[in-house]
Amino acid sequence: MANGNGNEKEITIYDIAKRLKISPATVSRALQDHPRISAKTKKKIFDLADEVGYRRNHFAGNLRAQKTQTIGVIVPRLNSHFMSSVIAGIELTVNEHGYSLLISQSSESVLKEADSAEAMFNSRVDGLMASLAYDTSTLDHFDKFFRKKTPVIFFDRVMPNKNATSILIDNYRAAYDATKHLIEQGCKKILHITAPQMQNVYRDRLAGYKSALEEAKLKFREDHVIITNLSQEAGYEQAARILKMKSLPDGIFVANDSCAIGCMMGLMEKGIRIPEQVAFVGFNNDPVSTVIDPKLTTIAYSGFEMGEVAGRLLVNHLNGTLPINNTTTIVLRSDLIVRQSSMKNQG
Amino acid sequence: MANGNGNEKEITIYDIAKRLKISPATVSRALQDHPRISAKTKKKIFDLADEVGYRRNHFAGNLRAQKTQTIGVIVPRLNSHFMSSVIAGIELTVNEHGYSLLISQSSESVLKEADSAEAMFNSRVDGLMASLAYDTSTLDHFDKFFRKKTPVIFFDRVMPNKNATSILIDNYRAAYDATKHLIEQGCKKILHITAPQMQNVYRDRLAGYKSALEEAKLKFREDHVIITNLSQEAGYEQAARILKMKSLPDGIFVANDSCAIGCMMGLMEKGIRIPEQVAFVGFNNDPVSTVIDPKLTTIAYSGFEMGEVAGRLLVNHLNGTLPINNTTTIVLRSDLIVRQSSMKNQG
DNA sequence: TTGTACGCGTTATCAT
DNA sequence: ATGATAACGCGTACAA
Repeated sequence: MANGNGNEKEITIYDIAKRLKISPATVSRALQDHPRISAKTKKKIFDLADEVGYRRNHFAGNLRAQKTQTIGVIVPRLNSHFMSSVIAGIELTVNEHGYSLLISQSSESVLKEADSAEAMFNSRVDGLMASLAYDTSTLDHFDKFFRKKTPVIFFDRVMPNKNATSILIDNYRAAYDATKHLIEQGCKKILHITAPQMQNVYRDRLAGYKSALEEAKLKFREDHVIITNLSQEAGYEQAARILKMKSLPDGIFVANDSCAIGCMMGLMEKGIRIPEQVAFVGFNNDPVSTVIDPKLTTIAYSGFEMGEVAGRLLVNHLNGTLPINNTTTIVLRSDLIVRQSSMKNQG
Repeated sequence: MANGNGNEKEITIYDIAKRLKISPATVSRALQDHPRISAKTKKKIFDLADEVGYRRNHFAGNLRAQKTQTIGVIVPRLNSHFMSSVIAGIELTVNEHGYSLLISQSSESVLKEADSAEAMFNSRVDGLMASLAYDTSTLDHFDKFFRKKTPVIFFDRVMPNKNATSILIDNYRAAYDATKHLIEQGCKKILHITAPQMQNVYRDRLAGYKSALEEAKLKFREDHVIITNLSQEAGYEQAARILKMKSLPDGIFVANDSCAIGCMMGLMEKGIRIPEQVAFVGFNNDPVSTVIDPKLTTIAYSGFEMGEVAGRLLVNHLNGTLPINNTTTIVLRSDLIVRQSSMKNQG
């Protein structure tokens, strides 16, 4: 008996038309504020629609229009401050233009990413935004979208390609600044903890790190680069490994804040003093970076802004304002935020 | 020219029917694995469907079925660890049953909550889940759903009602345990920092706090209860106010972790020693509770589990497995996790 | 300014 | 086991 179905019948434009003894077409046009409908007819229609609680059936409309008014978003994971911010930015922007969001996470796996892409394709999203998983090495699973000329936008973790616009920050520069800052604090042996080198963001950060070292005539060493999954736990575990090194590093540049914090905690538990013995710089300006003591120096960039930019861009593609084949790369700003964890001088 | 529309035409069951010289009805049935279609016809149909890249048009199907296969979720805010976990749990569960999620946040405002509810109603979600904003005091804005017999489930921040199932933890008990723990550590003057008392969770936590005090013959005082928005900043600001009290409290029970942490940081900056001078207990077991030094004692409960339970329940309502009028209240478990911030004895 | 009539893609009913 | 057809609700080209 009582299943999930409603009991009150839905009102359609036919019902309204019948009650007003006019045609459904007129009702449809009035509801869209079509110019060629007389003001009084419109008023009659709007009033009755209100009264009987008419609501448009998006499905019928979308079926007709061959559009879904839905945008797909695929992210590596939802539960980071950065990603929530991006999504908030996207949501705000696209909602203003009548789009809804279909969100899914790849959990850093290219397989799930492909699955999600497939699912989104099948739900016929009007556009797609994605930030790539650690192990994504080709964009083949997005080919369907490209072929169908469905606009796609990559953000943060991107990959060079002709088919989609990319939005990111200058990771090379940011990493260079971060490393240089450590050098200026007097660090001579600087480690870099990062993720597998599949993604631009981690490759560029490594490159920036190398470049700062070279500039300071510090020799780059492969065994100073540690590859992890950048989780807080991973950072904690690496601390143990670092403590076993013959000589301790005096600076560590970590490719994200939570991992940096895990590592700091691991070292501090064993009595290492930060920053006096080991100075730290992280990446992302996650809120926890101010909770840890000493507060973490980091690279700040706005996820919210990135989401807004991505949203606006996609909406413009969907509008027709921005031709779909007009793809480009957009670089947003990022800043080094200096906090105690890296200030050797004052401690 | 190049707008958002695809260029390859979509394949429909008509196309398949035509190419196979059979009727669309047969194709439709085969695709649904209808028993009365011969195995070889099915095979032919599946093969061709694969070959030409047929994909079902959900909109047409939904229009026909008068269902959307979509579930709405309204939360106060997305960017907390707890809420991300709940959503992850919901998503996982309902996706298995073919439902998508429409997510929106109220930003702790009943107005936006009502707007979101309206929007979800208009997108005809098959079911709704919500956790209420700070200032929500009636469920009037959900009446449309109740009247239409669309299943609704409230979680965590709920409100007694006959129309929807509620899922929550025993906040009274948890708060009682938290406060009692502080008392056992020797605290005599215990503050409670919480949110406006509109929501069950905060009322119950206050009640549990009172009850533990009474049991220990500690007098409850109105001015020991501080109402804030529970943000980290609010906690930080309250630290300043607390420092101005004639006599410092020796224990503080805060209704969430981020606020507790803000307050701890504010006090520690001014040289207060935690837990020796002031012991702390928070709520939620947010990851930051282990980053702060000393680590924060807190109440742990699983957002993921809550999401799973809510998802399963809603799916059952939609199945028809669980009658829609069969509403109830489900209480999940929570635990006190003791960490340094509250351990007066050992420090 | 308004009405007629058809199509969007699917599925359920009734027939064969 | 399969086919013909109506219906879901809306928007629009074409008429009037």
